[in-house]
Amino acid sequence: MSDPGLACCTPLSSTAMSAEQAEQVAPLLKALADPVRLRLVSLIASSTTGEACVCDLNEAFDLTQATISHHLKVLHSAGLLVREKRGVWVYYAVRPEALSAVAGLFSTPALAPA
Amino acid sequence: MSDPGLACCTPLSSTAMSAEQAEQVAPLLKALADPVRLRLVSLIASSTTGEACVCDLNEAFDLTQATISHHLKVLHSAGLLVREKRGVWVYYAVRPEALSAVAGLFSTPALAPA
DNA sequence: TCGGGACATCGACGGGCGTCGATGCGACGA
DNA sequence: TCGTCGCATCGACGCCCGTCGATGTCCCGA
Repeated sequence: MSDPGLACCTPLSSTAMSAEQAEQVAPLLKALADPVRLRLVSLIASSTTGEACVCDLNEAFDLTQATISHHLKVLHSAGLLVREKRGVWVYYAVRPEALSAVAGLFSTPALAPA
Repeated sequence: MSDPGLACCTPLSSTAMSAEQAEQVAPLLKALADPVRLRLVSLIASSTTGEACVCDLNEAFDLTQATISHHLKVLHSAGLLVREKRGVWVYYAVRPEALSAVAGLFSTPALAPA
């Protein structure tokens, strides 16, 4: 577009996030970018045992069981939750490394301006 | 669904994220849940002056100027960026309080399991 | 005054997302 | 063996999102 000879501002030469890194982290944020899924992760993480079964999670929302199962699948596919079937019930727990990977985004100099 | 008399697991009694809080933070995450917008914020934040003009941001992507402008508008509408027009060029800078609001999500006990 | 450059906006298109009812699948109890 | 319960999957619907070309708007220099 603009001529490389004249620069209107700084050339953004500092170390920013790479395109590959952005493509990796974006799905994690996309999985969390939903009020229902955000509350699901919060409910599971804040549980005393660190895990929760689907039957209790269903009662926390005014949504169909199919919808909750769909959201849990999205979080599980993104690698944010682990699934464990014990008898009749299914328990979900958070993957701390996945959550810390997102948390590290806002601590790196690539996103923290100060 | 299940009878309240028999509980299959812990009742999730710990302090989790409220529905209102989830509705407030989810748009911020949704604005960041895109590889292009993630790189845009990273490019602006990692700039030496803390700001960047649209003309340079356009050259960092193989996208149309209209698309970049659209992404910048999404980030601006979410409150993540501030807009300042200086002469012919428009400069964007990150709002640190918005970014720290998202970063605080992964530091609160509602999401940090350990 | 007028031409041109920088950026925003518009309208349109294709694809993905959130939600639902219905159905399938395992695991337990009678 | 058979019913039932917990959960996943399927198909469908409406809506929003990312991207584009075309056009509008504002500002500066000639």
